[in-house]
Amino acid sequence: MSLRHAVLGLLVDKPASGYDLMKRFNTSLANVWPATQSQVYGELARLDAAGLIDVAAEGPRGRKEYTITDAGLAELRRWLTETEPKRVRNNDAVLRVFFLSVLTPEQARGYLTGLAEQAAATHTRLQELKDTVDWEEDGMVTVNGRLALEYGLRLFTMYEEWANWAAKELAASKEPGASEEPGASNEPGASNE
Amino acid sequence: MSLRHAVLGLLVDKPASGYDLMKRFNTSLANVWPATQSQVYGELARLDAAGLIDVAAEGPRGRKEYTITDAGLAELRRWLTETEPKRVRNNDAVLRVFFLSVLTPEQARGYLTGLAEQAAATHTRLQELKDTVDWEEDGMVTVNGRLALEYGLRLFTMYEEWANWAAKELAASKEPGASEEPGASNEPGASNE
DNA sequence: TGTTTCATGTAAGACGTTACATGATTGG
DNA sequence: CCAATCATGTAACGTCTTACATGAAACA
Repeated sequence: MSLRHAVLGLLVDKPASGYDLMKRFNTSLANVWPATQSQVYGELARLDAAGLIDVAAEGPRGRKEYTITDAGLAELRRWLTETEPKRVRNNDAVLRVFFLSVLTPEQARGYLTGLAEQAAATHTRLQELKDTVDWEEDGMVTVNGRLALEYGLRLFTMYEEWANWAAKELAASKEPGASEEPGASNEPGASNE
Repeated sequence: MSLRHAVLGLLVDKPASGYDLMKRFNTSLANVWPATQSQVYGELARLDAAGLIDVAAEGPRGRKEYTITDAGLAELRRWLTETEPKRVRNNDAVLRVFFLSVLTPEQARGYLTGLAEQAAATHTRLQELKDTVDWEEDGMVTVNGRLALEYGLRLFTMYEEWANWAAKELAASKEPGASEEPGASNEPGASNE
């Protein structure tokens, strides 16, 4: 139930309408917890019913501005301190690696170098985001978002390096007479441990 | 629809029953695409109806052994070459980082060092797995699983380093007079670009 | 004979995605 | 006055989780 707590967390910063929250989900949180409009409005209704948020003001066009209640803040703290984050498991891109043998060697290598390119592109996008954002701005999301962004930068650096390494591994294992020692060239173990 | 293709992929190696597949989902694929029993049996029924797999043999206790059909193999290849892997987005652990300001500094740092410990533990588990598995064994999953496992090792190495870095950042930003330059100590930018 | 392992399935509910539906207000 | 933006909601569909239900075969 992370969406629930993402909404609560965004409301700590300042009151907001569903429409406002959508913008935040599409910018700051887009890379860690995207949400659709119907999800957000549904969750707001449920949080309101549960007493974790309140309608603080109503504006034009039926706009409802929500604030977090004391109970909501307590629930957010409970989530942060007493529940374990769910491990990220499902990874479509890495799943596919298991089955690359059904492709030709060229196709398989192409898949991995494609992943590397994508990772590089995403890294560039995040770097640009980092250079664009005004980090002096107020708001807890901005402050801690810096830490999250750094995670993204490191993740995609790693991702690109791994995909290129794996592509080389595939090439190496296809070469005649090179099948005994699959990976003496670019093993990262030495530097990691 | 990755589950569908994960099942197809596992059946390329050798024919298997739902029960056999469950074991593979709980071992080799557990870290990239876990599946529950009801998911697997449901998917097998659907794949059979779609003509992508066949019941090749029936055994004791109602055991049904499935093989992949030509159409199934074609579909697997189509998935690998013509569809884009879905980007991993939702990350509960990193989402929480955005909201750490609602905790005390000690709690926030505790959260991050906790993440680091977990990452280290997972890295150890994967390393043990790597040392345990017989990589000479047959089967495409075993061969390419090596590449996937390497991804895991690199991921959790990065994860641990990042969490420890973030914990230090938090501590640094809380120190009096150190608020102008948030992160001059351990920035990885220099080594990454 | 009793426990473990093998083996398959169904059902309810939570969650997420996509699409549809509606309309007020603002600004040019 | 027309287009863009603001603003909220519902419905259908698919997937995943959890729990339940059943029973045959192997083995000790």
